[in-house]
Amino acid sequence: MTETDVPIPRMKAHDRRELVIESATAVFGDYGYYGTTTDQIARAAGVSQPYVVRMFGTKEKLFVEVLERALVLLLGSFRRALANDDGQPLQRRLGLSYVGLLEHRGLLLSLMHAFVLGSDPVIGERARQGFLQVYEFLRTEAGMTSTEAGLFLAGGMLSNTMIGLRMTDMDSSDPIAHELLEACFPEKLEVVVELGDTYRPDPK
Amino acid sequence: MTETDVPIPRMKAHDRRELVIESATAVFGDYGYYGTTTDQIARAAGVSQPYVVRMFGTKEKLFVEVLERALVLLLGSFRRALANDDGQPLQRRLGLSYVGLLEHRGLLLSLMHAFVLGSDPVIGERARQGFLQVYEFLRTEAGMTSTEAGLFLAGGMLSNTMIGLRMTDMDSSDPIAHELLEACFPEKLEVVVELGDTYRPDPK
DNA sequence: GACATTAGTAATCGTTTGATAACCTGTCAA
DNA sequence: TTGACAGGTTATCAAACGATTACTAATGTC
Repeated sequence: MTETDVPIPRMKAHDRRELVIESATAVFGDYGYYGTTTDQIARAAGVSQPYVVRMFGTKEKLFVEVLERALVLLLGSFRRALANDDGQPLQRRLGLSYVGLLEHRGLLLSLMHAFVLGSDPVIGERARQGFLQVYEFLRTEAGMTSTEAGLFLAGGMLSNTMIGLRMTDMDSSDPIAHELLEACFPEKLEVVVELGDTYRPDPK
Repeated sequence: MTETDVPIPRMKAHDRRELVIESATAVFGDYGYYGTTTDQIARAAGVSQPYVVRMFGTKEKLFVEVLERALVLLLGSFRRALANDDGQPLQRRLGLSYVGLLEHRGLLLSLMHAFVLGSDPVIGERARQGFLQVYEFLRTEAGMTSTEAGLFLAGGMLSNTMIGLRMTDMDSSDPIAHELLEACFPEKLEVVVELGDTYRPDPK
């Protein structure tokens, strides 16, 4: 009966909020906006479901927050890669910067989910705006032509699709899948597969 | 009180089934697997909700059916474009064939939704398989190199993203958006915008 | 014209889900 | 020491959703 009353850990609201947004990003990345429940997010963050809802008002506001943070991180990462000129061509620097974002679990996938929800009045509007922001970065800040930017974005969308499909799971077993992945991630496949492994453990 | 009892129209089961699959494709394309309700599909097809469910067993089975039909139509369209050599380069023929699929409302978007649901044991598995099928077509039947196939698929995924974002809605108002769309659909923008108009009326 | 089959609907049910309300409890300043 | 605020929780709810059951009305056939 010696109730060793271990003190319940408490975080500052700001830190907890960050943690919830990160957890939400991961879960939204797996199941999308509609497929994710606030309870899943709460359990991933180690808090109660009502707390998650109250923290952001609604599930939709939380998703928009996730979307906005993802765009900030993406553009920040690109700007750093742009400034940090190590002699390699720009396309490659940005490309590596992009796959580096896989470390933020669910970030690129949450973006991708948002990108196919254009008919939603709130999420769709923000997603369009975000995509245009990225395009404008490539055109003005990175100095790409519209064709170059288009090719770069196309590669990004294909990457997202491969990640979304969990195609890296088939990399070792299926030779066709392996070849496809080689074509999708020229010179960076090892990185992607390794980072992709982080994605494994997530029981619904 | 002369009840002009107009006979309620009835369809053959097969035709009704096709109609429901088409309606489901459209709605799934807008809201994704989780975001779509069987009742939305039922109303779109003009039948009752229980009928939709009983026809396919479960919502998941209906989605898989939609996914499989989409892949059949996609590959069929590609094969026709491949066989029908009008002198234009293959990439362009396949590209036009691809945007032609926009006439099937929701088809490409349902595929896209499936492609980003790779963590789902049923849908994900079928989606991976389907994507590989397309890649294999490009490599073996269409005779592309892995690099060519990768570039082609990348363009396709970018197209899907533009459609999913409803970026064509901003085409006329935002000059940046217009430039982006020009870069995404070289020489086929008019077609896309026109077909995109079909996508307008869909109150939730 | 009976009658079986086919093409549906109406009613309803158990869960799940996002959200609300009410309460609890460390922490810290005065 | 007290009291107030910050950081949570438990209990609960109404609505929405997928699914099941039982029923009904057209259609084709002998």
